[in-house]
Amino acid sequence: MNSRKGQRIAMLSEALSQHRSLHIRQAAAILGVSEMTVRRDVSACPEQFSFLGGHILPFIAADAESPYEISKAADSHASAKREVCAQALKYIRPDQTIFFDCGTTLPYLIDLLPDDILMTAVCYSLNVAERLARKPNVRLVMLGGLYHPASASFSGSSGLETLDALVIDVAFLSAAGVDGRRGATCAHFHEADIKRKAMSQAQTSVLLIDKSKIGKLKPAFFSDMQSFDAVLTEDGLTDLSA
Amino acid sequence: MNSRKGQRIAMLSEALSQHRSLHIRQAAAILGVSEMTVRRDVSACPEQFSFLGGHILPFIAADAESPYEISKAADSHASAKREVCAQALKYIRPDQTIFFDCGTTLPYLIDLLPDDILMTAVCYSLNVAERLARKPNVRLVMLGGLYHPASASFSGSSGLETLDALVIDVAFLSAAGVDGRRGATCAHFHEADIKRKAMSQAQTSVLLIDKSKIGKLKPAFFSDMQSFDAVLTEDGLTDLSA
DNA sequence: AGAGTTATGTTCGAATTTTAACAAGGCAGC
DNA sequence: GCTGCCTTGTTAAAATTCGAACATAACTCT
Repeated sequence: MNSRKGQRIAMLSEALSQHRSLHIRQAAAILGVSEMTVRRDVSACPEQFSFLGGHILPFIAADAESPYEISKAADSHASAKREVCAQALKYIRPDQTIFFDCGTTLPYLIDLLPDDILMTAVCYSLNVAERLARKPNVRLVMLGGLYHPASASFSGSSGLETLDALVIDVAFLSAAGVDGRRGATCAHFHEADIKRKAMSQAQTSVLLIDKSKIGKLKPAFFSDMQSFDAVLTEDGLTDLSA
Repeated sequence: MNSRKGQRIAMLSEALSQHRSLHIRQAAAILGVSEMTVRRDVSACPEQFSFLGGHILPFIAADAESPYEISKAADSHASAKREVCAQALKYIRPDQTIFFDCGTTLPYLIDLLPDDILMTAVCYSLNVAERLARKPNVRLVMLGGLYHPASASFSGSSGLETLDALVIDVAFLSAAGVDGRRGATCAHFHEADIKRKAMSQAQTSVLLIDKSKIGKLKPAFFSDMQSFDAVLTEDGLTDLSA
């Protein structure tokens, strides 16, 4: 593969992490090449992109966490995720500052919280924020930035700087892949930045995963397994430190 | 709406919760109607589905409406606000950076935008962000911070600093009170901070109000009337500079 | 430099999607 | 039953996308 071609595909990936779809015409304009070249680029990586009537869509892996797939993923792992979150409840005490990671797992935890729970919540995902905003006694701090539809989350230096000024009692993390040797990984690098910073600011870091994540590897590494104070799965406390 | 039509739309929702997309032909076969009818059904609920080259895509399932949304539904000035926003459309050109204020007016403007509009949107309100996030070609920048339920908005220095780094083409502002002599005011001081900074970064500042706001005064002042490049009400362009 | 290979652009026709217009069918109210 | 209104189906034309074929440009290797 050409290096130019590689660059273009990377640019496409980047653009598609910010948009749910991109028309070939726009892509051609952005990349400064002809539409035909865009077609060829996209066709060259069917595992990354798909065509739909002149629009380029990011390909969603079966287990990827994307707005499109949330309902399906929720169906298959919903009960597991609820069990995991039920265990997480005992790490929370009144009036603490809690960090909520993005993904499809954490919303279950929020739903399990008492409606009038008192806490300061920190998050960087739109759908997590919406849920937290409904709790009347939650003081919500949101890390803003550039929006990424794939995870409904935000990225940017302002969010990282906001974290610098926060003392977090408990950070609840999620991961798209967990491996005993290689550690915890996620799909996007901007998520990894936030996760790392949140863990460094937290007294206690708790990883919440369903077992389908074990043994998987995703591109963005964010922590080795030893750094978590607890790793919860639907089977309870788990030790994956190889 | 027909009851048959309602059933078909429900069946479409069901089918699309398990697949990322559905071709019109398949949908027609499943529903036992013609492709044209499927087209008409889908076009009838643009907030639930979208077309992409012969395929039907689901939108993210919208969760229950937040308290703030509910109050919006009971908004007595809805039609006036829609009219104001219809006029605001002509200030927008493709590929610009647009600032959206918080409040109950701006959501109408977003609903009036074409689904595939290309822009960079800047906002600091949860319900505005939620709406903007559904537009596939909008690059969304969110100013985070501490959440204020009264206006579903965020406050904090990180948002103001993010604005420092932005060049805004058009800023659409709202106000809770507008007075020819005293200028534009709003209910909360943190909103005023953001509004002022957004206006200072914007090439063009447009104030969107319904006439019920005229003559009212609220605690937080944010701009005199001369500083707006346009003031739109349901009666059109208005000059309130006393 | 020259030949061979690969990458990119252009063009064109086939296939597909979109849209509008009109016809047919169903249903409520009189 | 008839009328008027709404829904659905059919058709045809317009616009768009797809994919192949060929031409040109760029790059690699000797």
